[in-house]
Amino acid sequence: MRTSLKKSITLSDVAKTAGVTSMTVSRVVNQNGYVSEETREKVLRVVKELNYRRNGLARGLKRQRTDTVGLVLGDIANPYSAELARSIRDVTTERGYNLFICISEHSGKEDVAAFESLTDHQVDGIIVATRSNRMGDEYLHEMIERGVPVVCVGRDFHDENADTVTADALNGGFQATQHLIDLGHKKIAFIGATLSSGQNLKRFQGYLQALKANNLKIDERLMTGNTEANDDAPGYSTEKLGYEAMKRLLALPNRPTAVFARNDFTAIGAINAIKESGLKIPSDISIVGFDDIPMAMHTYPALTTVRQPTRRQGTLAAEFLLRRVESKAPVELEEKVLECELIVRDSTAQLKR
Amino acid sequence: MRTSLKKSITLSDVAKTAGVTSMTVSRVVNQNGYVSEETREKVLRVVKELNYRRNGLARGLKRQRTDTVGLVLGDIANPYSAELARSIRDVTTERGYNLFICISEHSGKEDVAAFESLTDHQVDGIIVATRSNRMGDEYLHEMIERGVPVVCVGRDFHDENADTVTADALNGGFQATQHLIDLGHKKIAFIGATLSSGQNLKRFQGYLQALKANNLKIDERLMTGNTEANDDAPGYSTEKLGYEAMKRLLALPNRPTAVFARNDFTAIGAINAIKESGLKIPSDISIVGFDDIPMAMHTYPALTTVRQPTRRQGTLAAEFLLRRVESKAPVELEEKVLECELIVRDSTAQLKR
DNA sequence: TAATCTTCTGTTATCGTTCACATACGTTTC
DNA sequence: GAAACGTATGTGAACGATAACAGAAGATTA
Repeated sequence: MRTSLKKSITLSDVAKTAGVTSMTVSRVVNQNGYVSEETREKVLRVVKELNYRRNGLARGLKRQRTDTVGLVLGDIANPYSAELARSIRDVTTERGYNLFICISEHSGKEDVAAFESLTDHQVDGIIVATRSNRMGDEYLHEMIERGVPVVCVGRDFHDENADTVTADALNGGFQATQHLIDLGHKKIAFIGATLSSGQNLKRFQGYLQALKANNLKIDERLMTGNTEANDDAPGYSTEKLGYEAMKRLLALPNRPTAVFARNDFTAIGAINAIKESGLKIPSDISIVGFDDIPMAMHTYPALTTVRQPTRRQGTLAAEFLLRRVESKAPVELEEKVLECELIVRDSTAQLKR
Repeated sequence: MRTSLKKSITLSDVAKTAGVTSMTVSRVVNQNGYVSEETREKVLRVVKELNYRRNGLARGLKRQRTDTVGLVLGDIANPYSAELARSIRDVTTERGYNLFICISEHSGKEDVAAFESLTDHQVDGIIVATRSNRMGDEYLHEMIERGVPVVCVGRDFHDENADTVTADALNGGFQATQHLIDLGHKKIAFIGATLSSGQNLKRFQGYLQALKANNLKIDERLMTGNTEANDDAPGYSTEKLGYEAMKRLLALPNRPTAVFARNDFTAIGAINAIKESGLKIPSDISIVGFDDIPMAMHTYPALTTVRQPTRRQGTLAAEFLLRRVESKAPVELEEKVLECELIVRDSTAQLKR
């Protein structure tokens, strides 16, 4: 038996059955305005009996708000995305908003599709955590121009009416490299350099700056770049990249004594390559990752890495967004950059001399 | 300068400016009905000029459908969820539907909240991929009763009006264990037994059945259970569980020669414990995982595991859902069980004698 | 030539809810 | 005892879009 084609119960269905007007039922359901205890009970009984559910479309249309915000994620498989989504949801839930997530993993076209489907549904605001790209960014500016509250997270973007929250990846990269330098390392490789802009580039720049600040030689052979794997590849897929890059680095006549990998997945791949070669971590080679994914503390040896304050990024972004959503007046621009933290575990050690 | 409080442009704003009625504009925007080329161009010009966007709420309200489906995910950090979401999205996108994702990671209460926010917004149907639980299931039945098309994926649930798609985890567990038995192993441990029902239990049951079918002794000391970590913990967190369980198994006077882990994360944890103990994989100990997460092929040694056809589950679920959404007539129940596939890599080998 | 069809546009009502206002009665206050 | 207030309900319009129908002009057919 199929029930799907039942017409749905409306406020006035309930009203009719309860012998009141729909306005009264509305008041009961939304718990505002005056309703006598007697009427309230009667209405609630009928609501239950008919299994009434309010129609959010009609409600949203009339109220001109939906109490819903959207989140657009690139790379849903990344633990970073997962934690970001969770932390955002915690805030939105607490403040009485629903959170709808859309994925856009490949192209600006998908970004636009996600933005459109969310604005179509009149979400009250949107948090954007995709990789930045021309087409998506253009549409973002348009949306903002149209008045949609927008906050960007962990992503390059600038608009005088959109807040941003990012981690200081440059300084994070600097810290990681400085840590290796402090341990006496001089031949420090970088795995996963990328030509495109964005957060990954910043990590690499931090590495370069640290080398320069310490007057170390910058050796291009020690920097493995982004060749076949494109930059949009999901995080975990870079493990293979790390494995292969490390193989190449180990084959160098003058192999590095330390490695800084663009992210933990890459680092894990590198660790596997090192183990396979018979070298020991950290006594023969030190390695540092980036992101502090949950697995980082469980690798063997436990991975030294740079933690970006993901949860804080999420909660801040959500708060910035809701501030815009709820404000009647113009809102001042927020562009928050959060500090990264070096987490020293067992994969790095003093250089043997 | 803040633009958010601009009132938004409606159909009739466009109509007024273009000197036609809103009906004509609607026809242009939706590309249906007759409109002269001249009028169409004029309207499109005004649409662009005013930056008009249609209001999906009003549209959905009138049309009684939103061309949107919802997906409720438990454990967003799990690669399985990511791939499921992607495959579902591929289908919905191609068929002209938007996909909104909600997360419900902890409780039945969160399930219900997710269901409510989706039905509130009048999605045309919902795909459910959370862990089953009493409260959530009850509400699901209610929703289905109310006529909301529902499909469940990878999850225990039965309702004569909701399709289900699952992988045959029992047979998967059986295959994994049989593989180890075929390699000559007799002392086969299981890591991550769980008392609660669900897919994880099935894997364990498959293990037990394979032992029985081969007349092997069932040794409870070789089955590490679900003690501190609760069953709702996200997938990756079980790596620690695997590490600790393996430590315990290695300390047994008569240690196992093979291990079947409830999932790949657990297996990776176990691998780390084994390596740490100085034993070699697979020559000293064979290990099999479950899920074939992307990282499984990158571990060292590459992990033998059981692959569930995640992508197929997603596309089937989406197709089943849209079939229900688009059908005017009653729909026959589908309860699809897909076969798992054993992926033999390098972490399993013939028992040394 | 009349009847029919095709093309184009407009009119009206409606989707389900809530806002703003109106009404009515009882209670307080000075 | 009249003005003011609190409580309880109802009325009508509106949110922005579209389905259904209607009308008018030109093209085609019988």
